[in-house]
Amino acid sequence: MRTLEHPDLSSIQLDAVLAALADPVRRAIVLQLAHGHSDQACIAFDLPVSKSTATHHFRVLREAGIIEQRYSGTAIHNALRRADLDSRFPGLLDAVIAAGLNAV
Amino acid sequence: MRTLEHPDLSSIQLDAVLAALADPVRRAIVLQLAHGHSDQACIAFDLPVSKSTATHHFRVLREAGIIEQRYSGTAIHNALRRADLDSRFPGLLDAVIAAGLNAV
DNA sequence: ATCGTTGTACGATGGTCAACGTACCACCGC
DNA sequence: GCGGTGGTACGTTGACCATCGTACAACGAT
Repeated sequence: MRTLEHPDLSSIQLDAVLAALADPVRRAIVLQLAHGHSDQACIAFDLPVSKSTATHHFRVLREAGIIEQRYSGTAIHNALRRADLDSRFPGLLDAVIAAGLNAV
Repeated sequence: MRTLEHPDLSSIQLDAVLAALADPVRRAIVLQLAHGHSDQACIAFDLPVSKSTATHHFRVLREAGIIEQRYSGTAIHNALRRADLDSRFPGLLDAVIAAGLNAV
């Protein structure tokens, strides 16, 4: 089974998290995840970029510790690491999601 | 009297705010401002960059709507736009400051 | 075994941006 | 006036990154 590398809780860096969230495409992914999209494959997200670019963004989010990705067949199950982020940077994710919902 | 342009409350963009906060030098500025540095001139901040680079970072923060800059003689009075940010993106600034304090 | 689905690797390209030095401007005090 | 201090403008450089197409790998279903 293929596995994907994730930073563990203690090595999630604020720098990486903020840099990841600074991109609108990645925020769109986070918003859709927060909105109940969590079982979908990457390809099911509504993103204005090509497949290879989407892969890149999912990877950045995963390596920043914002999402968890697990293979489920050929597809990938994506989930927000809400509890981890809330424990490490309390309020940050909620603030971004709330702000994003207003904006969109 | 020289004046500096600031976005008004309604035109503060999440995109710009997150992009501004993604840089460690700019987060250092925000942290020092949140820590009571608010009356100092730009040059009084403890930053690991040259004067011209510091100017650049202060400008990015101002244009993102994160700080307010007002001339006071030749020097500039810097202040966090805490109330504006809290009203537009509740919790965001606090989360970044709290996370930054842990990290530093 | 073969095909379609899903995602990745790779290389290229164009744009953005942080950093710097230098020259300069604006104001204050003397 | 004239120097000094605080900030800015400008041009440059190097790095990083978002984007893409194409080719490919892994898996499921038939």
